[in-house]
Amino acid sequence: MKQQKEPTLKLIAEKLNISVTTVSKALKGYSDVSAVTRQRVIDMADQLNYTPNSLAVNFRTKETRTIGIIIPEVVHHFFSSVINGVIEEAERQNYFVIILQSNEKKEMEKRQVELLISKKVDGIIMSLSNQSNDEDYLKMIINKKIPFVLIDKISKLIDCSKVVIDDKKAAFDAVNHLINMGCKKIAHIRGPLNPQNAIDRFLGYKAALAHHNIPFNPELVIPCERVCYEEGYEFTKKIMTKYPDVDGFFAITDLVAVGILTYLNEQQIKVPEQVAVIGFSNWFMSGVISPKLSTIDQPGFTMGAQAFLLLKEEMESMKTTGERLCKTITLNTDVLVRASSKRN
Amino acid sequence: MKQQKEPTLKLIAEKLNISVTTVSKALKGYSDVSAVTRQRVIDMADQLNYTPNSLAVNFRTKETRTIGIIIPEVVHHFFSSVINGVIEEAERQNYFVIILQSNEKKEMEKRQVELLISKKVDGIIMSLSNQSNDEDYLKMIINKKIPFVLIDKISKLIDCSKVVIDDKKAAFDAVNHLINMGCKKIAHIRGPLNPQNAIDRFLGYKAALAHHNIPFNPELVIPCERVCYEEGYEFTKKIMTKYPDVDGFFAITDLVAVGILTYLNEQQIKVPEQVAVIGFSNWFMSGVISPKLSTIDQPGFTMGAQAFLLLKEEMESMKTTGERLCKTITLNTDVLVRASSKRN
DNA sequence: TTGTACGCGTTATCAA
DNA sequence: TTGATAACGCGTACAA
Repeated sequence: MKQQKEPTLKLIAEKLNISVTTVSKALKGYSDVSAVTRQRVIDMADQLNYTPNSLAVNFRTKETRTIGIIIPEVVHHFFSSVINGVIEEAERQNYFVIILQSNEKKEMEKRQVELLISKKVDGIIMSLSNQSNDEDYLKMIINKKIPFVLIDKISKLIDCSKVVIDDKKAAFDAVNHLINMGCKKIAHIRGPLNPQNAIDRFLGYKAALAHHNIPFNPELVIPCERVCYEEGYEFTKKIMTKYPDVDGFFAITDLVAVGILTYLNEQQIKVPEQVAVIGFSNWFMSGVISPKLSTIDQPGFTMGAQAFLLLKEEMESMKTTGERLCKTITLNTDVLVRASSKRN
Repeated sequence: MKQQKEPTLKLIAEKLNISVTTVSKALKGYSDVSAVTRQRVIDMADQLNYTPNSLAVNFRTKETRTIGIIIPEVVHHFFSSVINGVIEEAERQNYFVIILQSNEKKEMEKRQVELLISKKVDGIIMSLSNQSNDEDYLKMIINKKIPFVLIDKISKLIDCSKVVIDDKKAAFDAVNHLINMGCKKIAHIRGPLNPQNAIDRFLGYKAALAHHNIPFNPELVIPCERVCYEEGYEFTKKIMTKYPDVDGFFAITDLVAVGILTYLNEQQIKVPEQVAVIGFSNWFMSGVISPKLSTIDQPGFTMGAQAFLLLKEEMESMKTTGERLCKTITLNTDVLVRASSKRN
């Protein structure tokens, strides 16, 4: 059983004894085709089960209806939520989404950007690796006039549209909450030194301390390298050993905060009575562990959806004016108070 | 600053005063081009920073170097691991991956299949929704001779290559373990009634009971609909209320098992002393909650990677022989014994 | 060893 | 209102 070959405009034209041009126009609803002809064409197309050859369309129009997204890693609650948001919105607008990972490595990220460019995607959404700033390959996207949106992990040095949260404010809110709960000596297990969001969260932490006239002690801040569960555990051990009177922890992300909780639980240190803990991002698991983890609700899905919509705007803008919008959307975050930080 | 247009074979040919054909051949390493000419072409291509227009290549070759994957949902530890595996292997072989979700809905799934077909992807990987069996759109993939691999959530009624685990055996092992730990009355919070893997796990549960001459009580088995945390909690409540002497739980997946643990913890029912619990899939969180959850290690990443490799084989096969391989790869699973089921 | 010429399916231009 | 024709960039059978 050989596969019958796909019907084409030409086939329809031959069957109806009219020109390919007319068929094309009829199917695309051009006005300069008689109603009768149009109907005949449409009927025949139906009958033959015609669908346009998207390869040919792509070739002609130079558009692929495909966008690319590059993120550090898929298996990560926040990023998979972002992907979900992007896909869902893209789907609604008939775009496909190609997903690539940087694994937090610059070289990878570079390669992925080049791949997407060579694939001629209609636009690119990116969340930067921990090492990236104003890399050449990012500038290349700009120079090549490819619609571009940075999301969450951005660089201030790249001029393009962005979707972010106010990390500094969110961190401030988190630490402020701990202080309001009575914490006097709060440690911060922060992210790596380079990424903007880790910096901003750290600044938020400091600002909250300052706001309440609590002295800042750099020894109470330890940066993660891998931002993992194990680091949360280890750094807490380190801090609590040296400063047993620490009574609050603010973690760069929930995963780390769970490591903190694990250590505290093991040491039978009461949470939240003796030590209160708050994380960041609202990973799924933080709502099902015990004690339930207080955290910052970071709207991954919405960020993804907004990123696509903004990218779409960029596409329009580039097509019409040739210029970028360079719009930044800042989404709201809330403190989710749960058991790990609630003191009556 | 207008965007300079991309260099083409034609441009190179003009610059060198030779034909497009020769340029094409030279760049593709054909033997019938003199070494000198080849070098000149390559140099010029370098100089102009030539890259083939992938849209034109796709159009000519009828290949896109893109595959599609349809899964129930991205934000799900197992599936995101699968995606990771697929992407990583695809990446290595220079393929792109388009990801679509069915949200467990048949109509969605159908639409996504149609989209991928119209996009002319080189192959499709799918994990079926809970409602799907031998749907028409799946048969369409077969009929259209599109390379196809089903993964994890498969249908026995569709004749194609598959990557699976032995769900029945894995479930048997899990329940067998509980029995070996001394459980006499084991409940099973199972998956929905349709999907094959839920059926198989249920059969494994029954088989293990039978193996130890433990009577099967259908009242101790409750099927989930949404397979969520809340159902784990509620169904455990229901079962423990009616049968307080139940001393073991086997859950369709870790998410549900965490719901079970939450209820038991709340009721101060000791785990694992009074009730032992085992889940399925080894979600990340099961290693960080307390007590740590015993589970079945389901190798999502490997399944994804294998699925891509198998799809690649299918592509080769279809190209050469025109026939499908219809190979099934069954991956091993292990029981991960952790605190929730460990008795001395 | 090199080049001519055509085709892939669609769309755009221009003439009829 | 319709159609002839060219064009997109590349690949390839065939001729030179």
